[in-house]
Amino acid sequence: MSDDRLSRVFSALADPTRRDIVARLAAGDATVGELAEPYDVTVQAVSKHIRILEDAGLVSRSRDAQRRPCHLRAEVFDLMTKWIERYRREAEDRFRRLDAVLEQLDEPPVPGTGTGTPTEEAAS
Amino acid sequence: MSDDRLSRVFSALADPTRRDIVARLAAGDATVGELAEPYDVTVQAVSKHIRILEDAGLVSRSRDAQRRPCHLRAEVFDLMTKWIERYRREAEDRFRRLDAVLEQLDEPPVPGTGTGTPTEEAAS
DNA sequence: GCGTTACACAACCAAACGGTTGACTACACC
DNA sequence: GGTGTAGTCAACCGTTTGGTTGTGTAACGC
Repeated sequence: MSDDRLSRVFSALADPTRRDIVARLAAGDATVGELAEPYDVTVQAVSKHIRILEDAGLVSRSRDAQRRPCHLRAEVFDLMTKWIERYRREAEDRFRRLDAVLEQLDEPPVPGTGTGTPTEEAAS
Repeated sequence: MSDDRLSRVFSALADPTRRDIVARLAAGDATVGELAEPYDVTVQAVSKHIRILEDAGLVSRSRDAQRRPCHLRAEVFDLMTKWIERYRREAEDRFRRLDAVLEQLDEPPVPGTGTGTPTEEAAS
């Protein structure tokens, strides 16, 4: 894993336990102990997971006596959504263009329309 | 990493080289050799990366003689977008509700309105 | 002050990851 | 059939990951 922001975010969400933690934090803030309760791993392991989410910028922790309430920072999702949408759109546009070309190829060239676009050129 | 679909997709995109490959495939199909060319790693390493993208359902490979052209399957992005949007929306809704509560707290209780919501109750 | 609670830090371990080299398969071209 | 090209498979290696246990520490309740 590289240490750039996007890599950290994707990598953080690649683990189902961490995705579950994010899902639960979306419903409301929670302490480390509360978050650890449903899983049959140690609190330390969950603490590590939270640290990774924190490093990725997905979670922030505050202080309340000896408790460390965790809070979801949903803004970071934008980073992913932007990346995903960019390439999805690009790929879909390309797909549409390809479709158009295939349609062009399907239609026999109409003589005398003066488009100057013979089939061979479209296929190149 | 678990082997469920979403984990595989996030995990596949956690690597910058693989994200780059996806970005390039968004611009058009390419062979393994073409994809490997810009990086200073072996073709085998890139072949492995493509395999991981394929396992995640992000890429499909066809056959053209001894070449194996790679094609981006942008549909899988939906899986991620849905997951992300769901919890983003949940978190934002919660944030809005919290905002409303804080506004309630800011406003001094108007006597005689009959709302029956003293400040202490809202703070509990 | 003393025990308890809620966590973090450090060291360790097995498994997975990203990379390598070397050998192999599949096809095209002469 | 022999050679070159495109790519995969297999074994290996160092590093990272997700987990453990054990210890340390800050704050509360008595």
